[in-house]
Amino acid sequence: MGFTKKHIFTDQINTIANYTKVIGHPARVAIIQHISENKNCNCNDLVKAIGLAQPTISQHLAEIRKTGLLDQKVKGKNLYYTINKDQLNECRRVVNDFFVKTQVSCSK
Amino acid sequence: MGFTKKHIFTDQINTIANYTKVIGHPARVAIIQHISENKNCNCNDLVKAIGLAQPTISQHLAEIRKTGLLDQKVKGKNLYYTINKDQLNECRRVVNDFFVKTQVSCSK
DNA sequence: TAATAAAATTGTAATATTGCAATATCACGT
DNA sequence: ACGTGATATTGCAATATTACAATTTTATTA
Repeated sequence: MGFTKKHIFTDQINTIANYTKVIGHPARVAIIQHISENKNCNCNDLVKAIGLAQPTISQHLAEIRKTGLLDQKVKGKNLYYTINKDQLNECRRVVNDFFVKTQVSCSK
Repeated sequence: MGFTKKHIFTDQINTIANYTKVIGHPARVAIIQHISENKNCNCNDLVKAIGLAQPTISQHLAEIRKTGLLDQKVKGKNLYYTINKDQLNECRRVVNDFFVKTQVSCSK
């Protein structure tokens, strides 16, 4: 095998796993934090700040983008990233709901 | 490559990634939820409820256990799992701190 | 002690992920 | 048009993950 059997789980469960999976790599945590702390930073800034090669950072950015957590603004040849606050909030809500639900259930 | 360069990141970032990585697979989300909803369920219960083979469930249980999120009680030949509430709370705190920090930073 | 039952471990195949060098693309300035 | 700089894409190697069959371990019961 090697692949995840997503079809046997509910959409709700897959949504939780999709969001947390993106945050489940230190490079992506660092990227999200760096973008949030430095408005309008570009790929090169991240390469310098984090210490992974440019294609690697670009790849992680693409993963984060898939979940809608990033906005981009083209200014000349530069591409500036910012966090999509609405989507970050939605992500936080989904993850927090998981914790709340779990804590409530296991305290009954 | 194939391995994650953990050493280039801070402990704080690695801790966040470690916790979220565990929740980053639907089987593990389902396992955590099922255990929290059914106190003292065993491996076999999870196999039936989730629909993955016994070794697969056992493997995911081991991953969750590594983060300290599970307690086990041996009763005869059965092994009953419960959620470690303190650790779940710690996990929630770490993940929530990440969201709070990120939201605060990107609103400045 | 043998049969049984539950769960971990081992071994293995398939797929996914991580990381980077090389290259391509795209927009700007000259 | 040409060179430059920024980023995405491609291709590839190494490692990790996912899943399961077969086996082992452990405890119980007949």
